[in-house]
Amino acid sequence: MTELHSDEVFNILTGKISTAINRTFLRAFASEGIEISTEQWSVLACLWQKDKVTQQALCTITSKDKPSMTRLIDKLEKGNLVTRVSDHFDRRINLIHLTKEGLALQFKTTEIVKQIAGKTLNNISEEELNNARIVLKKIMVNLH
Amino acid sequence: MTELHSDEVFNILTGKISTAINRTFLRAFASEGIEISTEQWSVLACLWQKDKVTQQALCTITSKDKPSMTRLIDKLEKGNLVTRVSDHFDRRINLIHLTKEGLALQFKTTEIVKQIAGKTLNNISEEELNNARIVLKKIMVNLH
DNA sequence: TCTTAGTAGTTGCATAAACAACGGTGCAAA
DNA sequence: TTTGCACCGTTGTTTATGCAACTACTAAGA
Repeated sequence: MTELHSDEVFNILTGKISTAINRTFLRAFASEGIEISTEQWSVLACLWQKDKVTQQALCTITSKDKPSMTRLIDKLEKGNLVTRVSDHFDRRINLIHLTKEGLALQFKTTEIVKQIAGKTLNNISEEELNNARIVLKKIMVNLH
Repeated sequence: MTELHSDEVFNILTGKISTAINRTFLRAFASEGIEISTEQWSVLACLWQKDKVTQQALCTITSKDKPSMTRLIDKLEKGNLVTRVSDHFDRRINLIHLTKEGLALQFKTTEIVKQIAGKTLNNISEEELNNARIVLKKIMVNLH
């Protein structure tokens, strides 16, 4: 386990890679005057695919728990990017709606994300990437 | 970018994999009555390799910033796992020393970490893993 | 109908990270 | 010697995560 230390797999284990990516995104967004976190962006990305879904659905897609989602949506709502709309048929449910501002962010962030993804995956061939994809998929499954 | 959504690479980007691993470690430690976080463990792991180093050195190895390290060591010190020892020659410096308890944890956690690493990397061949390692290494370099 | 179980979302408490700003210390050049 | 810069570590503020406990509501079985 100590010999894992300089190991890139160890860097997944301890989250080094994802915190590094997170940092990169945060800085890029901030430098463009966009004041959302990576996590907030990942929730918005779900809504850009499919709007007006329950918080629970967002939890499932993003693998976050309910309290985390409640607070993320609090922040997004405070920033006027989404609104909570109570469902008429089941009053337990909030449907999360994108606002105009929330929708507009999609176009503003697309270029940034594309650019960072490009930089991050630079010098990595399709084959290598697909191989890594398979390994990561297996890891996710193994963690079930 | 939206098509990345069901992509395993996206799962690195949004940190899904590392939070899942983090959760697994936390639960495993807790179930054995070991009350440290994954981050605290990663600092201890550095000290098990080389004891009595500066906080700055620990920052560099773990890729964490100084405030994070200060607080991690606060927690570890509170749990009597390490002590801060002021350097006689340069009073700016704290050397972090493992305590008996901190050293003892190495043996207690070895088995757990080995087991989780095994479970996490199950069904993944050496070749696949090495391939993934290379990709992850490149990603780390690209994020420089 | 009433009770019980399950679901959706919120709140409280702990840990961790990023960034900025600060105090204390060492060192070297003016 | 003194000034200025660099370095080590700390504190403050914001954001996010995990777990547990809670409210509000729905649905299903006796």
